Amino acid sequence: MRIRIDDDFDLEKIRDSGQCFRVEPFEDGTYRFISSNQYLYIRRSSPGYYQVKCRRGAWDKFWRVYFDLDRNYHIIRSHIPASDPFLQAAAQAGRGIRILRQDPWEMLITFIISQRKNIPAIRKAVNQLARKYGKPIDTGRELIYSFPTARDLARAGHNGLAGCSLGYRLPYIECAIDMVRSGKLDLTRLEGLPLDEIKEALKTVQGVGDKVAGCIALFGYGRTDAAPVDVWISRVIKENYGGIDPFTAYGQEAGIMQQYAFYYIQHVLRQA
DNA sequence: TATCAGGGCCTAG
DNA sequence: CTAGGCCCTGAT
Repeated sequence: MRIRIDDDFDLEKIRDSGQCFRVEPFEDGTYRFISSNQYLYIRRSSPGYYQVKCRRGAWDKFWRVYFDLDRNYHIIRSHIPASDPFLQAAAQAGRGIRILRQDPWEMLITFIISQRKNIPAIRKAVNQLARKYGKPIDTGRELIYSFPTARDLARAGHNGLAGCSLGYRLPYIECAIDMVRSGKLDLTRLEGLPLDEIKEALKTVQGVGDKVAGCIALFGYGRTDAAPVDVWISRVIKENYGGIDPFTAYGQEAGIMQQYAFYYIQHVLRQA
């Protein structure tokens, strides 16, 4: 199926932006995405046009939401004031990134794993979990695995999980599984709550601090008013903004600005 | 082959 | 509030 996307949209940058860790690029420019029990093969065919393959109806119902396509990032970028040259440059570099609306449970586990790991290491651990304990999905092109549910991971047991390179995060993951299975943490109920309440609820899980909770809010609940501060962003705040966080001033766009900044540091400034 | 830091969090002082 | 430890991996 051929579809048109008018707004900023860059598959490579999305894959490299560090919000998703299971996207697979292929030689011919196709990218394969997995989320919940859905899959998507997508390739740019000409400027603004994409060839997509997914389940019937899933593009409109699922993937448009996933890629946040009802929001105009072009306009958001154009509103960055000249008084903020750093973010102007960052947004220029990161043009094409979108904030992905992913599954909260998957984000919870993924971002617990992410701490003190680099992106390749996160990819490896998350994919290993999926391969071992997710459910197989036949896309017609290949066999892929859904991200394991809390129940799937409970079935894996302590010994199963111990073989997944989780290191000191293992008890954190086990805590998350227990809390979700017992109902002490109801991820569905958090949908639509104020950001502070979402984060507070998430932080009742061992191993979830402010940064990880912010990432889950942003990438799992689409709360773009969340702008999680990691070591890199923290350095930018110190070195480029005199220690004063510039992101919160962007309100509902704070998280988008944070993503531009993060991409910019990782892919542009780091080379220089 | 060895060494080090990596998209944090927890706990102790 | 600050410092160290934590388990494992990828990068030098």
